[in-house]
Amino acid sequence: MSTAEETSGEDAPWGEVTPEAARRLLVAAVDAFAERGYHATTTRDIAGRAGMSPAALYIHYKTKEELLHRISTIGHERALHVLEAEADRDGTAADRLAGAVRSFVRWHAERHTTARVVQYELDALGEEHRTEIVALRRRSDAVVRRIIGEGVRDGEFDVPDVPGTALAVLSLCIDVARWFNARGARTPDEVGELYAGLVLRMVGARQVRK
Amino acid sequence: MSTAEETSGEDAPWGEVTPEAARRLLVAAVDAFAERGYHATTTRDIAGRAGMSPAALYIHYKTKEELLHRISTIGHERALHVLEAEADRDGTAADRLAGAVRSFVRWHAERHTTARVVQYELDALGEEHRTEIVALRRRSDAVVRRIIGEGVRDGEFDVPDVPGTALAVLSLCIDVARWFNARGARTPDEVGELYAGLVLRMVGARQVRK
DNA sequence: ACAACCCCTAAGCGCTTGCTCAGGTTCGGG
DNA sequence: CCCGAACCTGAGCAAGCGCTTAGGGGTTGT
Repeated sequence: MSTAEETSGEDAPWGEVTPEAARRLLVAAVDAFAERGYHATTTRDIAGRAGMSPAALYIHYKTKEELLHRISTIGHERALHVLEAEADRDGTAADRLAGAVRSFVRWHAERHTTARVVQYELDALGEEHRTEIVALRRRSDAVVRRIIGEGVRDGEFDVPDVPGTALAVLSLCIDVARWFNARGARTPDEVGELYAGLVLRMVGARQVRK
Repeated sequence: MSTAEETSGEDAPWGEVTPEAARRLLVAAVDAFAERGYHATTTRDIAGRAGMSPAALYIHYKTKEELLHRISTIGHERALHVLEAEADRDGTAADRLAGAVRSFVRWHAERHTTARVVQYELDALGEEHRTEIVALRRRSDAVVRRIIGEGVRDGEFDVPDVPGTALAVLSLCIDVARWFNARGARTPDEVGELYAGLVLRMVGARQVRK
């Protein structure tokens, strides 16, 4: 009933992965993919980290690529959920943009192992799976663009190029997964706060007071 | 005397790679690494793109990793040179910061094939080669931090967290290599211009007029 | 007690990988 | 006309890859 999850560097947002053995494999794969990259990771390595033999992997997943697909889908859905939750709150556009950036960045910093796989191993997916994931990404882009657009409409923001700025904001947030280091000087909260402030400046937001 | 370089998607900043056959191999490797990633690229693929047999690669390079190292070193040096050139100009800190971002971003967009390899295949390098490259990166970071610091000192910028903002600026520029597409809507010049403006806002620069 | 079930492993198949090596071709200088 | 250096190829080796197959052991319901 109780199994220590000592192999993983993160806590578990993988509760939905139901056979416990399948979850152990998936967590092991996230760690391995994040460390070495998808192509440099062997199925033997994944199975080894999960404390199983190489063959055990193929009882729960059809191929190595299916593992990546599962990770990528769940990861993108989580990240998108974080974004949308903040976007749908009440408040000024500045509040919502700051909240979205803060949460999205914090997610990428806290879950930087997962995020690295999710954001940088996209090309390793097969054709169909990749287009599926790209669709999820477009939704993230739409969320950010919507908030900025509303801010401009309400006169809160001054943005000459809304799609371009939305792209830059998202790019800035996503790249956190690349450089963030858990043993570094900044906590996820600090980075989120810093970035929220920077983004408000990028959109020319007037200082907002409650 | 005249050999069409039909295999490469870019023009050639690789003039310094001296035996012509070695250059052809290097250019082929850049294309292949950028398309599929280092680990997913085979030595046969590289040699094939350069119009040679697999064995020919090992006359000019000791290993596949040495190829990546050469690409990474030259690429980083070029990018750093672009940054430093703009940083050392005369003018206000805002002028220099905008110029640096504009050029650096343009470089990453125009040479996005090279830049992708240079920025995202770092972990594939061996221990020694990687630390060598990391040193080059720290210099890029120092350049940006210096400009921002001077702007703050001169009262041009309003930046609460100079190292953090420098990190964000560099991160923003580098990530261009990931998403930029030559067949996309924006030209490298447009992206550079857009980003220069965004960065000036991030540092709270007052509008500067000539 | 025992069959049915799930979960796992040992062994290994067929293929591709990075890389090697003996030998062939081309070409300028004597 | 020949020599030697520079450059390249065909063939292939040892190792490692993703994945398969046959079968074993523990738990469960009856």
